[in-house]
Amino acid sequence: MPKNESAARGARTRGDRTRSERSIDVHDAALTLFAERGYHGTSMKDIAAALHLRAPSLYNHVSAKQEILRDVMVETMNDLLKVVRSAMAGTDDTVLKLRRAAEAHVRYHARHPREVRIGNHEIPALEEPHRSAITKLRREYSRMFVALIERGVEEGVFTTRSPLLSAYAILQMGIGVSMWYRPDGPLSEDEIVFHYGDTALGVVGGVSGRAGAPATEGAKRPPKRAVGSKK
Amino acid sequence: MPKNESAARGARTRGDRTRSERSIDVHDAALTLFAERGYHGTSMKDIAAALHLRAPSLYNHVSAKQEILRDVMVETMNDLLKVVRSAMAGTDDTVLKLRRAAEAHVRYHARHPREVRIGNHEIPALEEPHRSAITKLRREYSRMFVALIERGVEEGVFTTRSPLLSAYAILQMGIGVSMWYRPDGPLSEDEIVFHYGDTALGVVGGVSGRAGAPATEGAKRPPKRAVGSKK
DNA sequence: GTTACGAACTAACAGTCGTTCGTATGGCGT
DNA sequence: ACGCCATACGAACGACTGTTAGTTCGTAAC
Repeated sequence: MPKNESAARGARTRGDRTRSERSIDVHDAALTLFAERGYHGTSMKDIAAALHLRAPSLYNHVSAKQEILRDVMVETMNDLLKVVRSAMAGTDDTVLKLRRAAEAHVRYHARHPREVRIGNHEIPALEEPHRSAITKLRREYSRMFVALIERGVEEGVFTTRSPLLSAYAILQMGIGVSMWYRPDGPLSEDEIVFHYGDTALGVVGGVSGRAGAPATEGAKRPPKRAVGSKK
Repeated sequence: MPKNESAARGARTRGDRTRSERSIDVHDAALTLFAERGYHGTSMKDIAAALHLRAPSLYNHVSAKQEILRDVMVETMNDLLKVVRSAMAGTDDTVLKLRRAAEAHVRYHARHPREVRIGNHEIPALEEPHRSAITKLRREYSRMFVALIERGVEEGVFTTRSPLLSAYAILQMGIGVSMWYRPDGPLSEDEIVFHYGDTALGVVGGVSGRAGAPATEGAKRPPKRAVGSKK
């Protein structure tokens, strides 16, 4: 799961909030398979096989297949919300806020492709009441972008005639990254993040060309050349 | 299926290329269910129930579940390619070509949401060798946009430093439409198409603001007000 | 009125699904 | 050396999967 890359290893003292070490492995294997084949296209036998186990053994670590999906989707959505919110919190300038939000959004999709693919594709596979909870979180997330763009329009720094359409375009841009980005591909994570940070401002029709300094997170600005290799 | 909205009803003279009337119903019911719940999340019993039938009766009209998926995906991708190609063919101006291609792309996704949702989500559910064929068609499709943007950069009418990233952003924009657009929603198809036609030019960094006349297809240009209702 | 046929049905197939149960095993604390 | 306990296992569960076979029904053609 996205959170707790450093911690989350030891400490099983409280058996509820934290997951056991082996349970993390199960979730991780499921994450890969759900992302590749979909929830209904993956069997408990498949997940077990990835860990060199038999299906019944999984039930020593998780209580149900549906629980794995719920954990992944809820935690991912909360994590994404937190990350983008904190990226925006660093400044009061609306243009810069949008740039940083878009960058954080894109970076998250590049770093957690499995989680967001499941989040975007497996909503119908998630049973109630959790599906409604997820849908609400997703509306909250997109609403955050829409509101920010509306503010920019009122301030006169954005010129888009539909903040809603602009927000959706920016969000989709990031989702796309999770579908094709590979760390060993021709484009680096930073190149994509920077380019799409620029593009986001182009989508809302920023003043003239581009504006707003890049975020502090990530590497330094690349030199002003063409990005990535041609083939 | 997307093609033959006028024809395709009668004419069963050749039993191969054309589908029987009832077979079209089965494909249509499956189209809705596959789009809503996914291929593996839909059973033949579900499809039959939508037609007030029992599962075995479906085999009077289709030969297998997998065949339905194959038909949908192959025909949709070919149709999309054809539509966008012909939209681009009307002009030699690169800027206008991109605007028309983007508009056609978006319009298709607004008009055929079920087909393209399946096309984008169910690739892993499609068995070989058809999956490879689809993947090839999809590469051809995106390659078309990339090449067009590269040409614009060479001509100096686009300023993007990565035609690949710009193309993906534009394509994703359209895919997004298929996920949220509803004909009875606050935004009309034409409003979305026009706005995203503009946005596409913003993504590639067109000369200053916006350029290129809108496509001839669809309704007249709307007056220059804010688009859609606020809530 | 008989034949022919498309299309629907029930019954049944072999296989897989997620999950439960009872048991075996192996390492660790005492 | 003992027992504990987490963990893995095989067997089995009822439900469901896609699909086939055999049969019945209603209608149209002759």
